[in-house]
Amino acid sequence: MILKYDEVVRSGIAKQVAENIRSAIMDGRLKVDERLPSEEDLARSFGISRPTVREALKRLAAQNLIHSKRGPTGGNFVKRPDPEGLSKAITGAATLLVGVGAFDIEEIITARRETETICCRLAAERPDPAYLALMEDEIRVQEDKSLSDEDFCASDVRFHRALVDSTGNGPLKLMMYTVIEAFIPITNMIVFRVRERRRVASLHRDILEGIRAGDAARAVAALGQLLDYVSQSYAAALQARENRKLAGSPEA
Amino acid sequence: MILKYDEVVRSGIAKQVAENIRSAIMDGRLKVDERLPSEEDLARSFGISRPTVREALKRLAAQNLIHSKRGPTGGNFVKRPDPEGLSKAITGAATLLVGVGAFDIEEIITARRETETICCRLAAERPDPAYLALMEDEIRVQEDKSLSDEDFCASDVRFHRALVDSTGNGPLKLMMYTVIEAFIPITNMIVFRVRERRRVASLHRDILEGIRAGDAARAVAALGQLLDYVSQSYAAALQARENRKLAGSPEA
DNA sequence: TTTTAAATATAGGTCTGACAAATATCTGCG
DNA sequence: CGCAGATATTTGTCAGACCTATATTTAAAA
Repeated sequence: MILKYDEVVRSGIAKQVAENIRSAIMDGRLKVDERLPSEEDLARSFGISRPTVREALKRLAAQNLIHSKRGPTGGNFVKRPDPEGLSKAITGAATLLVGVGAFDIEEIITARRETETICCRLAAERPDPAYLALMEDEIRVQEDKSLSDEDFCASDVRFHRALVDSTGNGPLKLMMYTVIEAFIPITNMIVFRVRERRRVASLHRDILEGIRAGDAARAVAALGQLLDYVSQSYAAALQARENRKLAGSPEA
Repeated sequence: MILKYDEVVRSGIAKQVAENIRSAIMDGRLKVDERLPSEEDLARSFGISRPTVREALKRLAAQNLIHSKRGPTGGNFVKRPDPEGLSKAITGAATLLVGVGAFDIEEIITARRETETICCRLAAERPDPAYLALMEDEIRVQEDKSLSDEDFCASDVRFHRALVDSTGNGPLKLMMYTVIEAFIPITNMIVFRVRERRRVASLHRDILEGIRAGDAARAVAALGQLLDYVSQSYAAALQARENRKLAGSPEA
């Protein structure tokens, strides 16, 4: 008997059942791809109703821990953890955090500077033609003057994603998804109005060529310039807003 | 009417409702702390049953997007996103990934080296007495010879967490939780058998004193030595296993 | 004999309707 | 005026039923 019913207080049963199963997965009592007992069996063995069991299972499904399949060979199965799904989840949550103003923009820029510097260095150590080509493609996209602001930002994100991927370091990539999917868009959102695309694209090219040449210092320097420019743009945007405020209510 | 019923195909209704509400939260149509319609109202307006609505809501609750309260003033409320909850979620998922062997240990050590180096540098720029004291405490704990292996590892994690927190950079802290809660434990798990505690504690002290003195180079150097040591210990552990294998089946 | 099509059994997906439990608010009595 | 109890609202749980997808088995047809 893998799952046990541990004397539950009379509130949040579904939550507790979910936690019970979750811990079974986490400490390996339930292995990847293993099938859980059917919902009815679970209900019986926990002494609760099937809808309640289902609520618990849905919680786990929402956390990407299990997935379900119908039919005779169906059931609820322990899902193989995948970095892709995790990064999606992180992205969404981090985006919300950013959206609610949990972080200062300057703070975000600092984090970008430090972490992307790492990526440049690692990428330059062992340049991978495949990712170099990806970055090249995006730079070309960014040089297209007819591009919408939205598409330009999207290409910017893809460029930096390629940069991160080219490090070939799985754990680092996992961490960097937050930067790529949440922090880069927010910095773009704020500064893209005042930003000169040619400048950005040209700095992207400097980064690329630095990496291609195995010249980490050059890539890092270009990245530094890029983020300096972003930071200045942000300061300028703040200043402009301040000026509008002063001009808007001088006679008050 | 905030939530609309968008012509749904006949499968995965709960999932789609969850996605509908989720997007309403993500793009701000539902604000933080705002109350959702009662479950019955939701069921009516989506044209589905209440249990199905509840499954959807549970999915969202599992993602920390909403929380519920009973009673007349109760209901389901949009939850304020908190870094704490997010880091918990990341931690769990990353731990699973590590557990399933998704990452190479050397890769993890590299990621630790690069990212924790950042933390040392930022921490040394503006040393914060509060966090210095925390690190000092943990080093003292680690010098206690009667400590269990488990407690030593736990203290190790707390030391590195204090190091990260002392950078004062919110976005960076968010990213580093993965390292702290998932990567550090796994590296510890693998090498703690061959590891000399005195050596580790002493390197921790070097890091601390480097930061205290505002001497980033010294802290970074000590961190490097620490991770070199971890890496060597890992190699030694691998070698030992290899030897056992050879000794175990020589006549085969 | 092989292939195809229909029946069947299994397990998740959804619905209806009900009661339990928590809790803010209202009501009436001291 | 203050407090205890009734009340209403909303989530939490339950029971049992039916629908739907799908693998397997069985039977018919080529």
